[in-house]
Amino acid sequence: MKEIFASGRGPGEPGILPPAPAALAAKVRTLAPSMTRSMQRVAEAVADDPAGCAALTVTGLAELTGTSEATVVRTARLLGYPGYRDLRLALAGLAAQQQSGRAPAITTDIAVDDPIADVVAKLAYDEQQTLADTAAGLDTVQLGAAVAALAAARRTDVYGVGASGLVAQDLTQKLLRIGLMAHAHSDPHLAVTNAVQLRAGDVAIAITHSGTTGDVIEPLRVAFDHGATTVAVTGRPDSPVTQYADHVLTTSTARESELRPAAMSSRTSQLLVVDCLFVGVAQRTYESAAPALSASYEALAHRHRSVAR
Amino acid sequence: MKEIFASGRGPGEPGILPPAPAALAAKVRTLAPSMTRSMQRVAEAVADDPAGCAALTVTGLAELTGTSEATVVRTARLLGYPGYRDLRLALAGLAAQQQSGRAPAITTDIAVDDPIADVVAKLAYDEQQTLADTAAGLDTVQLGAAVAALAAARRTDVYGVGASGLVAQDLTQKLLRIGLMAHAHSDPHLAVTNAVQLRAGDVAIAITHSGTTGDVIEPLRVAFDHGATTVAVTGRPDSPVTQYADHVLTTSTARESELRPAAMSSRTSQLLVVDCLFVGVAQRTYESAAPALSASYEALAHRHRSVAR
DNA sequence: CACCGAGCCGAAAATATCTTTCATGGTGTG
DNA sequence: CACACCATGAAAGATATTTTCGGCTCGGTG
Repeated sequence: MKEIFASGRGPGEPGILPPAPAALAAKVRTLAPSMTRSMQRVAEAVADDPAGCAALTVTGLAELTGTSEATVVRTARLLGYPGYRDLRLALAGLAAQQQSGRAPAITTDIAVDDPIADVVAKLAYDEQQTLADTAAGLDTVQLGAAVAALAAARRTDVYGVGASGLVAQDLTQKLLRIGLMAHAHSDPHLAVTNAVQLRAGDVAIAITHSGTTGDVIEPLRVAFDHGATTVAVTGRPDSPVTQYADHVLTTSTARESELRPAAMSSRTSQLLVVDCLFVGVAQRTYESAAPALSASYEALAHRHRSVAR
Repeated sequence: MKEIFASGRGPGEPGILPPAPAALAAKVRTLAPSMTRSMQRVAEAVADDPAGCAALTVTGLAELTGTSEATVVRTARLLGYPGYRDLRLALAGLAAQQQSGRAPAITTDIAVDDPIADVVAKLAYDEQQTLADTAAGLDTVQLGAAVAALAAARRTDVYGVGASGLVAQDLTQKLLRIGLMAHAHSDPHLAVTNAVQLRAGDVAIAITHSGTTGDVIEPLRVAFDHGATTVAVTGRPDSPVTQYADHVLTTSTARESELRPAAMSSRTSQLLVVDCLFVGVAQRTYESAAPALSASYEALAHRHRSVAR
């Protein structure tokens, strides 16, 4: 009797996932919201001090976090490992990695009185971190499946509102460039209206960081019900949107702050995922994609003035 | 017989030596002569394939080497660990280390037949590189000036078409969130029409990677002529658009390829610049920005379904 | 050539560690 | 206020690791 979330058709974790190598901190952040209090304590301890925790036995870690062995094991499971033993191994690996590599995980937040140069450095660093986390946490099996579906799709609809709407448009622009039929919808009504047209073989993609945006879930559900292949790009792999997603692509969740709204790093993460989708599709349809790309490039040439130089 | 040269100094524990971190292969060689035959077999296996052995239990490793558990433990002891458990942990660390060390071999371009995992790694790496380049090349004086102008502006117009249009919208969305009057124009005609309305104290921002996009240059010129403060975000600081820009913010230009259009990395770069602008402005207008941010957050709350957990 | 001791070696017992089960208590809901 | 649900930890159960112990080989010696 497993106690992992039931989820009828939801992909959740695909059959055999290789336990996360180093994306642990990111995974903790991604999964933390879906954890119970005690499990969060354990996860936090683990993310805080991998090296320290790697030295502890289940009992030790349970005591340290003021919980029980059972909870520790449960947390390890949630993080994707078969048991605590394996989590511990991964922890050791992580510790060694950040020991050898540059470990200056400067987590300083952006302050109101930071000089502008610091703002630039911190933002760049944070976004780099987000990219690394996203890449590490991205399930290539799911990604591959999504790419295959896209490459074969008769038509693709992408849903996203707010900041995610821009990402949706970005993906659409790219897909159009390589000759695919893609459309981005930010109007919920039109999105649903169009979703009804989808059928098996078509693809619908929902982009939402929280995974709870009704305006985006609704059209995906409709598409799902009509038999389209559905993909969710979200930071919360256990959120409602994944109910209707055949493939879930998880974006990373960075800590946010007052001066750094969540939208900022989630957008970076989403764009990376979208780029991966695009390149993946471009690879698979290279024969037609390559000429389409250069054609669109040519078409724009005359809208550029000649450069001074 | 303690180790002679390895880990000689450092803040090592006195007396008891801290288990070798990574110099395991060397240690094996050093100690091999003093080992018995079966122990040598174990040591060899361990040095040969740390990752593989880390996945094995005592029994597993014993079987693999055709020896017994006791021998495995004895070998671990000889190598300086309290027992096999700790050797295994070190092994996992070692594996992770040489795993990550192998990573920077991704300088190559994305090929048509790259496996999807490589695509992810390469894209992430490239975008990280782009961010670093952008941050390094960004002129903080120009940035500061642009921020000051934005913070004081009565109204801000942002121009961008194509991929840059999304960046323009991104900036606009953010500025609106902190209570500034901002508008993104991707329609060249409307952009010019609106640019006429600008006057001293207002700000106009043009976003174009090539710096030669007529549809974006034109409205900036109009704004410039009407006395607005103008900013250009471009990858070509010598391009036509800068003629009409009071402040030029340079984005980085990464190499592109068939499968990775220029739009991809220029977008990353532009977004970082835009984020810097936003945070800078938010800092300067903190008094009004902070409440505006939380207000916009509140306003959206009801559009999200409650999360599962 | 037979005997003897030293120490390598592995089977199995003993222990530590990890995993599972199950009863309990808290929490939110009708 | 009763109810169902679920998080939680204690303890039983299963594995993995460590230790013990006796057989065995090998080299030397009478």
